[in-house]
Amino acid sequence: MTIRQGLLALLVEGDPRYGYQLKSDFETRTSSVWPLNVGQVYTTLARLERDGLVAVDADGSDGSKTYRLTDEGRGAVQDWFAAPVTRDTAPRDELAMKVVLALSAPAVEVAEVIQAQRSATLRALQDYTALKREADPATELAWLLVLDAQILAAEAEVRWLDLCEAD
Amino acid sequence: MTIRQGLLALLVEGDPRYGYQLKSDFETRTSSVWPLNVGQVYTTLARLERDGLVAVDADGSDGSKTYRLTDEGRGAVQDWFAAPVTRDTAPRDELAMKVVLALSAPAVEVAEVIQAQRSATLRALQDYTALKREADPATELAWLLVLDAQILAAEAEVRWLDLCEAD
DNA sequence: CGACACATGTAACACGTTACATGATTTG
DNA sequence: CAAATCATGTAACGTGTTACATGTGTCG
Repeated sequence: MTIRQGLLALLVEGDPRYGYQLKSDFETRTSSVWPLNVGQVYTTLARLERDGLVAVDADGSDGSKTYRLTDEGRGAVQDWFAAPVTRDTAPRDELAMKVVLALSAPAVEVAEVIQAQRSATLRALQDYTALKREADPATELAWLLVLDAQILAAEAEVRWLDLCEAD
Repeated sequence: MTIRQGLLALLVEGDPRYGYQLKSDFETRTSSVWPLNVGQVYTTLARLERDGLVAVDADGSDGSKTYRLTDEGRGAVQDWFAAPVTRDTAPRDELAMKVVLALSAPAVEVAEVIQAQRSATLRALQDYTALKREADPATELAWLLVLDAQILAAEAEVRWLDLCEAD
């Protein structure tokens, strides 16, 4: 996912917003999993405007502006949501590449790489489960889902590491 | 994982190689999961040289060159292999972000997003398992591991989608 | 000869990221 | 008044990616 798509997804809700508001919204929605430098919002918005996906309304005498989706932008959001995330789209699996490269690198102990990774992943797993216990199911649905995604991914990772070690 | 790190990992094997060879090796090792434009190899190698991690030896009268690791480069590889992949390092979970954003976007049917994703993931899962059946366990260990990683990740994804739908 | 693999590169552009600069408004 | 928050941006740099240009060697 790009910042681009994230901002478009926020803007599809309708009401035009300031760049600054988009920044806070972004972090709220993604449960602060994706910290964002405000500057990035503005550069990204500028690129979106350049590409005709958002339009800007000069708002006040103070130089504040509001951004809204164009029709084309609306289409882009729909397209993005309609298209599933595929392995082609997604970045390559960093861990898999790493282990596979370690396999053929003589100066590297694969077993150590795997062990270090397992420790780190298990620790992360504990952190996530702790966070999940503390979370409020009523108000923080999104946050819980994000946590679940991380947990399931981490579990799959551990299982894969086991497989690797078996060879 | 970056191309940078991939190339360094290849070079740690010892023998200096041409940029062109590194390209083929890279694809071989990663089981062609990561297709690479040759040009990228050269730009990346130039950056690595700039940073003092690789050194170049002019090789022939024809302009061919070989690249080898410097001591600093060797250190960088060791560091990379020693450091586990963390959620901070890794790119954000695209699917999770997407679904979470869809949850609060009125113009978007979350159920449809989830369903489209599940279909795509299940299809990918079938493809991977088919590939796994066809693979030769004796000669293609790396390829099998890559496949397993994809399979486990895909399974985790489906499980997560189930969780999402339950809410 | 023509196609293909080998071999090296550049130019242009995209996005992500950090650091920096600037000012208005609100609030303790 | 001072500090925090709101608000907008630019500059500089890093990597990834595609397309293009160029030339040698080999094999059918």
